[in-house]
Formats: sequence, C-alpha cells, structure tokens
Amino acid sequence: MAYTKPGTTRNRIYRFVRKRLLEGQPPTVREVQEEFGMRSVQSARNQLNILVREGRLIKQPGKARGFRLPEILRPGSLAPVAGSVSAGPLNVAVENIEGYIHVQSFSDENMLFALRVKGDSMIDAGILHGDIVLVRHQTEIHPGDIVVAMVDDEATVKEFWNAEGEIQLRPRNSNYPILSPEPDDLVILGKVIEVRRHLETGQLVGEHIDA
Amino acid sequence: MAYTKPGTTRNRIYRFVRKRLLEGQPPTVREVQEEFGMRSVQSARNQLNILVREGRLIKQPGKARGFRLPEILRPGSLAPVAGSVSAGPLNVAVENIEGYIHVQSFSDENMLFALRVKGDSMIDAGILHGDIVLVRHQTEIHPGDIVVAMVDDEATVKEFWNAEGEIQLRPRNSNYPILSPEPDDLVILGKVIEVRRHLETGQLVGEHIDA
DNA sequence: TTATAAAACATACATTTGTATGTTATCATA
DNA sequence: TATGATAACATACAAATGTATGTTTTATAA
Repeated sequence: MAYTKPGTTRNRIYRFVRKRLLEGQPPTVREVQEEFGMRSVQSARNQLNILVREGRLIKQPGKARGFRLPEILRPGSLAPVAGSVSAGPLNVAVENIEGYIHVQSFSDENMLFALRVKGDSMIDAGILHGDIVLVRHQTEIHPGDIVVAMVDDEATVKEFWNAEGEIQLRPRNSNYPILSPEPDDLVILGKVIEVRRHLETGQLVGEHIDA
Repeated sequence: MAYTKPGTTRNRIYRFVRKRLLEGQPPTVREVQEEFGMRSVQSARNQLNILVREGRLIKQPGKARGFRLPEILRPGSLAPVAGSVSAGPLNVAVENIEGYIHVQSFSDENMLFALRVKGDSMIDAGILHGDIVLVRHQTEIHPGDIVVAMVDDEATVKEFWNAEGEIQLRPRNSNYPILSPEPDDLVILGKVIEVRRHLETGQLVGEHIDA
C-alpha cells in the first residue's frame, strides 16, 4: 500500500524512540506503530529492528519495552546546591541544601557540589550575584583557576594566583581588594568547573530524595 | 511464612525502583519480586501499590513497566547544543549538534535546545563568548527577556524590548548598536532560560549520530 | 489469650506486548 | 517489461506482564 522513501521514516522513528527513552518511558512496538499511523505492528517492528542492526538502538529480546540507547548517552547525576558550607582542613560539609542540579556524572561524582554566589566581586569574570557555581572538591589548584575558598568562615569565589611565592585571591572587580592569606590560613574548598545562571525560577530539583 | 517489619522492605523497594527508573529501565512487578526474593508476585505488587498510594511512585495501570517518578524527582533530559541553527517562520532546525547538556524539565511541550554564544555583545549581562545558553522555543516574549533571534541568517542573543511600538534587540555592550528590525523580518527562536559556562573541557555528552 | 493488621504466599486469569509467517505495494534498475 | 529490494500490510500465536481472589504467617496490642 503505502510507500515512503527509504530511510525517511526511520530517522523519525529513531528520534521518537530516543525522546521517549530520555524521558524514561521506553515505547512498545505498538506505540511506535500508532505514533506513525502504521496499520501493522510489523511495519514498526521492521524499522526498529533495522535501527538495532545499525547500532543506533539496543534491545532486550522478548522483553516488554526492551529498547535502550547505546552507552554514549548516559543519564546525569544530581549535585547538591549548598545553602551554606563549612570546612575543616580535610573535609567539606555541605549544609542547608536548597536543591539539586543535573550534572554529567563523573567517576568522582560525590565530590561535586554547587554553591550560589553572593555579591558582585567576580562580575568581570561574568559571574554575577545569584549565579550557581559547580565545584569539584580538589586541592590541586593552578594559577588562574577560579576557586571556592573559606574566607572569614564563609565560602567565597575568587581567582587563585601564586605571585612570587605569595598566594593571592583576586576578585574580578576593581572595587574589591586582593586578598593575600597566609598559606596556613587558606582553605580551598575546590575548583569551579562550571557557572550557571537561571533566568527563570524553579530550575532546581526538589530536595527530598529518600524518605 | 516470612514477615518483615512494616516499612523496612518498602524503602528498599522504592530505592530499587527509583534506581532503575533513573537508569531508564523501568522494572516489572516480577523483577521487583525476584530482586527481593519474594515467592509471590502479589507480595511485590502490594508494596508497589502502597508506594503509589503514598505518592512516591506513579504508575500507568495495565501498562508493562508502568512505574514513573513524580515530577520533582524525575531525571533530567539531554538538550542538544546546536552548532548552527536555521529557522523558517514556524519551525527551528537545530543542526551540527556538537553535544548535549543535562537539563531538567523535559516535560515541557516547548522544545529545549542550547546554543554556544559567539562574540561579546552581551558581556554586561554576564554572557561571555563561548558560553552556552539554554533556549526554550517559544514565541511569547516579554520586554526585558533575553532572546535568541535570527539576524542576517544567524542566531544571535539579545535583549528584547518593545519601545513605543518599535521592536528593539538590544546588545548589553555599549560598543554595539541597538537593532530595530521590522516586525515582518523578526524571527524569535526562543527565550534564554539559563546560561552556562564550562571552565573545563569535556562537559558535553558525546554526540550520537542523529542522521 | 484473642483480635487485628501488615506482610507474604499460592494460584488463576486477563491484558499487553513481542514474535512469526505470508502477502501486497512501490520504486529503482536491468 | 521483468526483477529485486524496501516498505507496508494482515493475521495469528507465544511470551511477558498486570491483575484478582483467597489463604497463611507474623507481629503488635487489647
């Protein structure tokens, strides 16, 4: 009966299945059939099988809703956005979690946390008041890195420099002074690896994960 | 036969189901049954039904693998980062995808996509060259919104204003002029809802041939 | 002890979903 | 035209999966 140009429908089917899988709702063969107005289950099944043969999809034979995406597209994980942070010499305590943001999962995902920036001391680096910085908890820092450090018992975002043996925490706003803490007083919480700014509210994922 | 303290097994079941859902592999009732060594399907089903009644899970009755997470705890989805964008009057084509970023709220009917910013015309808004803007494809725009619009066949990020009947696309850098396109020439691709800046490379999820 | 509720069990059945087989239509090409 | 390849169709069947009903076990409290 009907006939479509080879490969035309197939890409649309792939996108549909992929979308559904990313939403966490794997489709059945018949759902694909209906989505594309096919009058036979087998029409959908043939196309899906070809996608599997091409390596664009993976499937578990015999299982309901058995389609999967190849490994490349993994789900992310959630990093807590800290309302406040306290730090000892070797550990970081993330407190008053105000929500979570989706991040790409690393092997060391538990060392990631996020922090909402207060003030405009980094405005020339494009980091504004209210922005969220994603921080990897690490002690290895290089000059020029943007870091989160404890200053006066508060977490603050600054640029790290090591000029002539003197450690500097530089703001990126000429209205603020450069800090030169003693090495013994310096606690680096980690390195900023990402900056995010939400222009609409409600971007954080709700807090309760376990019950 | 067996008996466990009320609520003990239930939380473990919840975590199992949640884990599977986050992995994109919704479990069947029988898979839950086997995972916890139950000898009856109904044992698992009862616990799952209670989780649904408590609002911790959502299910589609009668459907295979029909369990879902409530809105708040849903996993994020992946939005394509466009290498280039073309647009007709009613649709947007995202092309040359350079990767994906994790976002939440895929449930929007409005399509989400991301774009890498070129140039420094929005520097005073804290949007720098190389930043990624997350865009929701929508036509309803309010004055002051940061939008992505097609200007000279290229996607550009500007602030939208509507001064005295005249449409303005304002850069946030005094070195650039304000644009005043004719309404008929204006194509708004969407509204910027988030800004991201990766300070380390390798933050994008690999591209899978979308062919 | 008895009563009650939660949890688990056993079994059967209905629906959903995957799979198999064979046929028909359309296009490209010899 | 004849032929093959791809796509779609129609139908049937098998397996996976959800659902229903009733019973048994265990813990807790009256």
